[in-house]
Amino acid sequence: MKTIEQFLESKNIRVTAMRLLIYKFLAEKQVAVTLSDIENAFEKADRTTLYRTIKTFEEKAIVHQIDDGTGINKYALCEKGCNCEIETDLHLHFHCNNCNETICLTEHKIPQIKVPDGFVSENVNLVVKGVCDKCSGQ
Amino acid sequence: MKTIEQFLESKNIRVTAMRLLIYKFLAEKQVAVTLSDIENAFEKADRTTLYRTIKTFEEKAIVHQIDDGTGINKYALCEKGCNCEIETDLHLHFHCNNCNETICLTEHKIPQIKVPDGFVSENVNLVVKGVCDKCSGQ
DNA sequence: TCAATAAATGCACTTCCATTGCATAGATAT
DNA sequence: ATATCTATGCAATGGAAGTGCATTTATTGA
Ligand SMILES: [Mn+2]
Ligand SMILES: [Mn+2]
Ligand SMILES: [Zn+2]
Ligand SMILES: [Zn+2]
Repeated sequence: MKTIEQFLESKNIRVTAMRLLIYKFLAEKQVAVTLSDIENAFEKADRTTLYRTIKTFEEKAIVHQIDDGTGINKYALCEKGCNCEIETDLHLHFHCNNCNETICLTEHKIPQIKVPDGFVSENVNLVVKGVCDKCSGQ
Repeated sequence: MKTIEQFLESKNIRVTAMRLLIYKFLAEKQVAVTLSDIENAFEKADRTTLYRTIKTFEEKAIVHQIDDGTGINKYALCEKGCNCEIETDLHLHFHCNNCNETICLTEHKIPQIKVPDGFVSENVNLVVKGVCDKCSGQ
């Protein structure tokens, strides 16, 4: 059982107060968050710092970015065993049209998608939209 | 064989010079276009008019919007038999990382995606990224 | 320990695209 | 013809992403 400090070090980034806080914030959340969400959670910190922290996390495959079609980038922690470093992880994402939250369905992998001859598939973004379990009333 | 005028009328929108021009522009294109693309093609027209024309087309299910992950909305004409009015049409989109073009793969329908209990799937956005047929050298 | 070096943070500013309010021009209907 | 509705144009706004540079903080190694 690694501490967060050890984990960050294993990813070759320095441990700072801000990074620990943001990591913990993401770990507590069950949903993908926007930069604004983080901003609201840490009003004393500068937006740029939060932005660059997230970008650093993304580079080091600590978080992955999610484009859920709302036009605003969201981020979620990579799961253990996630191979974002190598390729986009192939789990799908669910966006709730009611509560506007986006969650990783890490257990649900994206099926193999066929493309026409001549096309080369490198990665796939799949977002399912609808009503989440909380909003559908079970 | 309907004329474009008749087609627009059948969608309950007025036929104007601008709308005819934009419709023809979209019809000629084999790829999804951005608002800027349209702007460049019609420099004399105001950006807002082009914007609202596209939005009107979208409401009337003449075009569909495509989020290909570039952060810029793209649009393409709906095919005959496309049922965008009822639900998002389930064909997939391909974005070329080389030439940056996005095309509708209308023949390639999105497979049924399973979601966990309690979740209700209403529609699905699926974008495959990679190298297109032109760029891969067949 | 202390100076040199590198990295992280904060502030200001920019860019890009989407969107809206309001005034005017144009088309339709009675 | 006049009233009414729609489309267009112009100006402005807002949100989010991204960058340059100065300053603070951490790390290195002499
Ligand atoms: Mn995810
Ligand atoms: Mn399409
Ligand atoms: Zn919900
Ligand atoms: Zn290409």
